[in-house]
Amino acid sequence: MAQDAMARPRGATLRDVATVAGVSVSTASKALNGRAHVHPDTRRRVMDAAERLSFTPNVLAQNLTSGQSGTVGLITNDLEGRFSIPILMGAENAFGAGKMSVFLCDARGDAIRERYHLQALLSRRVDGIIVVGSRTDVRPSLGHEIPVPVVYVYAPSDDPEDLSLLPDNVGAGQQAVDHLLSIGRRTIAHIAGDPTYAAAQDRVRGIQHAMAAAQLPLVAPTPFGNWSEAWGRAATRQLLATHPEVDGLICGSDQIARGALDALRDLGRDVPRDVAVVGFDNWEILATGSAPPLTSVDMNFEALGRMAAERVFAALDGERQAGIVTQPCRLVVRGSTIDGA
Amino acid sequence: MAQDAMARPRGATLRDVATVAGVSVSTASKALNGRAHVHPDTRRRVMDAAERLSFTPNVLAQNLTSGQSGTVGLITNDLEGRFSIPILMGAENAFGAGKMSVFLCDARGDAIRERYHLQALLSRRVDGIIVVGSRTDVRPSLGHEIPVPVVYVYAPSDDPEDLSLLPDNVGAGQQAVDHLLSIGRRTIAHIAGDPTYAAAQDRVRGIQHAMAAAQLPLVAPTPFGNWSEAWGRAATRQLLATHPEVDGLICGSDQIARGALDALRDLGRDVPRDVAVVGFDNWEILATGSAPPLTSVDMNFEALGRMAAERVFAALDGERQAGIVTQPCRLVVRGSTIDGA
DNA sequence: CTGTTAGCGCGTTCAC
DNA sequence: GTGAACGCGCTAACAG
Repeated sequence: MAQDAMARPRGATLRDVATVAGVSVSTASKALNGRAHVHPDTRRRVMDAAERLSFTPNVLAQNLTSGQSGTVGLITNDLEGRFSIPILMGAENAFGAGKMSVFLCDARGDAIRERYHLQALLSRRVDGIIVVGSRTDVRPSLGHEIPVPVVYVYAPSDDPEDLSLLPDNVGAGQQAVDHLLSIGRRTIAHIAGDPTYAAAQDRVRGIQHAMAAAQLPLVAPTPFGNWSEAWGRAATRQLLATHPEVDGLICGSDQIARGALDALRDLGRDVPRDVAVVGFDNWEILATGSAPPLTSVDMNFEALGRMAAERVFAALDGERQAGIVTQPCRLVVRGSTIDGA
Repeated sequence: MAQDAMARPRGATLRDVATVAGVSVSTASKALNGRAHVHPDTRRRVMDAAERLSFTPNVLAQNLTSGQSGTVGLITNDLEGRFSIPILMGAENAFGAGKMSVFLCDARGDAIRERYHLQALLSRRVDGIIVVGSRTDVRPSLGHEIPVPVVYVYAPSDDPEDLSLLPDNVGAGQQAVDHLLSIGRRTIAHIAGDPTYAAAQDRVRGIQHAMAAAQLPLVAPTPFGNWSEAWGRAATRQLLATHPEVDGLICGSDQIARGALDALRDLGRDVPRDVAVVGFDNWEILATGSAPPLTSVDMNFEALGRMAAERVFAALDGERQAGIVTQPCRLVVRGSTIDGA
């Protein structure tokens, strides 16, 4: 778009800088890279020339030598970018902004497209691949023929030789219970999400475990459904009809929790006075928009992304690692459990 | 992670393939690229060797010659990825998956970080830059010193020499009105979002224009607030208190619309029978979760992304273009305006 | 201190 | 039908 862009389509090169500064290319290289054995005056001139030409080193060419590209590929299967974005941010931040760039591509849950993107990424010589799934269930490994480290996030690989990073959904369930107990609730029920999701089962396990530890029963058997607000509304109405004494309600997702809040209001129950409600995911747009705003357990995706990037580069440094690593979740308290919070 | 990965950290090169196949590099190159003057048997051997070594051509090196990298940088200021993701998908799909890859980076609305990412992207020799803003207000241009085409999406550049792509928010307002009129609503009100956003003002203009064209007044002066559900709830209560006759309600965003639905239910109004409600943005998670689901005007981000990518490459082909281009929006009808839809 | 030379991985002429 | 030579932009050994 710039005028000079047409004349010099790809920007100034080191050669241009060297010419302008009246030195050789290698001297210019050394000067700009702050390496020794360069006279201060020479360095000045080179720096000035670079400045004047608004020279940008070609990282690709730089890395042609080193073999690394400072680039990571992120293959997601999470259409809405709900997980991918925070994970990407985390990865980007792992080494300071700009030091590493992330290719993002969406495979839409399609294995063919996934391999296609994998190929495209490898051909661009990414230093590593981060694969993000849309559910915490195991997924097929991309295999071990890949010449760069691969880290699976959220959806673990079915191959124990691979490294998979997961949020601790069991712990998340425990945190939800512990919070309700800490604010004095004793008559607690859980409305779970889609039973085919490992995340749903894990959260249930964590909840049951924490309740058992407190020597309390769940006031009703846990109903499973899906992750929708509609399910939250229906299940809550059902639950309150049979167990009106409930004073603490854990919902399998923020969407379910939103449905629960709706139903509770329709039933004339005050939240949090009559019933305290906790969700999972801490999906901002849902959790902060409701009345009252929703207490929720955050999956810490950003930390997962940061860790994923770190592991990729650790693997490049030869550090072999495998198995499933879980990352603790984080409870975010809002008005649905503590008035005015 | 793979065993061979440690031995040959960066994957097989064309040279490796040639060696294994017992031919020269150039022969291997021609064979793999399906070019003529290669004996079929030779080609076979080369292909086999490439297969065996799981050889991936290095696009970076390929493009070292052509000067293009098949890569676009996407700088976003939209933290939640609400706009960026669909725009990215659109860009990715513009030329068929894998043909082009997208670097995504988030500048968090910070000009410094933006320039930093710009630098990082340029140094990776992207073929073009797409800048995505979080609001449709004009934003400072990145300047014309950039050696690749830049396209601004959602937030237009303040420099008319730049190319900016925007959703047609005025048209979106008109579509909302036309839809309500088409289902027989005549007593229409609008609850606007944050008045400091151009998008809010544009939608208001479109709505006023369409109402004027139908020779109908808005039943109440349009209140401005912010984009939240809380504002939607408050404004709706206020509106219904003074104008209980409203039968069509246009909300400045899906969040506001969700708040409106809440308030309407509290007031005992049936949606859509008593009041039909339309939102803007078609934010799936909000629009489909409510009861009833929300009719909303979609901003067509994916189309914007596709167009952005096309314009980048058109510019590379020398096609100069500038100014602001708007893209029509798309009404998505659901149960909040037509029963059961 | 500075310049020269040799690659990095690949496609692309060219001569053979 | 094949192979050597060149270049892309840069860094890293060496020479000077």
